[in-house]
Amino acid sequence: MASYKRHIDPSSISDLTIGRLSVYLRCVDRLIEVGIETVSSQEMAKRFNLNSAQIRKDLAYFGEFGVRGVGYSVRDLRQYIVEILGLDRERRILIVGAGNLGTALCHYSGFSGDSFLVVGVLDCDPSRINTPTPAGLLVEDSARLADIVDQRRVEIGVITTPASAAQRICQEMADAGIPSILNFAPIRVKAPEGVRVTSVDLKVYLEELSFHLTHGR
Amino acid sequence: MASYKRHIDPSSISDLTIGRLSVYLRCVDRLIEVGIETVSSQEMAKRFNLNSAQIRKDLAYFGEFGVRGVGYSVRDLRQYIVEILGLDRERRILIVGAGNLGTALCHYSGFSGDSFLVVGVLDCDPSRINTPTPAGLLVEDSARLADIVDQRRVEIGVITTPASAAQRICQEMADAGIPSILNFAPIRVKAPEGVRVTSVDLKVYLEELSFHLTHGR
DNA sequence: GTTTGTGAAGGCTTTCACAGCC
DNA sequence: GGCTGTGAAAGCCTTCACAAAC
Repeated sequence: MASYKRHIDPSSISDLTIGRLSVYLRCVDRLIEVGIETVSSQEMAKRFNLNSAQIRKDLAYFGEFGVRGVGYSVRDLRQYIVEILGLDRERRILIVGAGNLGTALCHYSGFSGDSFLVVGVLDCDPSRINTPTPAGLLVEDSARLADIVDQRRVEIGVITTPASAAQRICQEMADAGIPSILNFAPIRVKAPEGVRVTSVDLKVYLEELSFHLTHGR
Repeated sequence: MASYKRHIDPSSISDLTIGRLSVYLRCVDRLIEVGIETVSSQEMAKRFNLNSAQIRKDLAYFGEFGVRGVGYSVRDLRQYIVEILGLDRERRILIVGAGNLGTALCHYSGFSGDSFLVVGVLDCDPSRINTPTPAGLLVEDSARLADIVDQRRVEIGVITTPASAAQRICQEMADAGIPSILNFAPIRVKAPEGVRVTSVDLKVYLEELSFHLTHGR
């Protein structure tokens, strides 16, 4: 198995492409489960409701992974995507905000699987500090944020606080040296230059569905 | 306050615009909190890290809400967006999959606020059925899905099962007459014609951050 | 025969920039 | 003076369609 193009300009690749690589990884995992060893872009598209040209184009940004007339080796493809996304090493996550969503994410398989590990859950509410989350991780005081980030080598900060605290926590995370933040608070936060923030507002999806329910289809 | 354009072709409006209306609603709520009564697109853009032309264009699809030389009335704008998104009535939600994420969403404020109400949480695991979720809703048997959808007039189905069950539950929801589905399972599901499915894979966001951590910025 | 990788075309979205209005 | 609403331009993304490879 050849290696993928290692010297990509990441800014030349759209986040839409990156997001789809994640989706392809899920698809490939499914194919491995059912024992398929080789797959064409067309078959993958049909099976998972995707577009075959898009699959080929997305993959081709990173190398020539397929064999013309044949398709892609499922196992190799998985390995390429894992390397491209940087999932071949562990990323340490710190969650701030020990409410429903925060504690759920601690144990959500996606957040504590092969490539990601939740190394702490913080809150500023004294009634929550030192209480265990369902899987036994103790909630710690968010005043210790900078310390913990440093000691536990946190690379990804997750904000699950109320909207009112989110901007402050974002700033504290940035100041502590966290380079990547995933924000679930329903507010647009600004981060300093060089810190990447992705916001996910779950209510947006409900409200989108509500729009379509209201206006017919 | 005049009414908004009521006879929009919803298919002419992009989901990106709809998603941003949700975001604008959050922003407007913040402005109301801090007592601001009138806002220009420019001020809103600066405050919340948005683009002023885009705000104007998004809103203009639905009517002329602003006053030239002045800006938008914050309170009126809120009401317009609420009506456009159909948030002036209650939408009843059924969650299937009583794991970490499913039980967290029951009590997540976004999912049980003014416009949305979780009316049931189902699972097929006997050890979970009849146990209470943190806020006291009893988990029910997913075999009763069709009944419950009908009796409780469910409009939105939320899938928080493992990937392996998601496609089956999606089909059962569609068969039971649910018109809108929000899928959190890490798998692409297909729904029958006429049923809208939005998929949210939380791991995609982590993997996107991992890509950027790996390839620098 | 089949399927990839890819330039070109088409379509969609954002941004610009200004006429029109306050 | 200021700001909205909006055509036009620019930019971005997806899809098409086919030469190259097997």
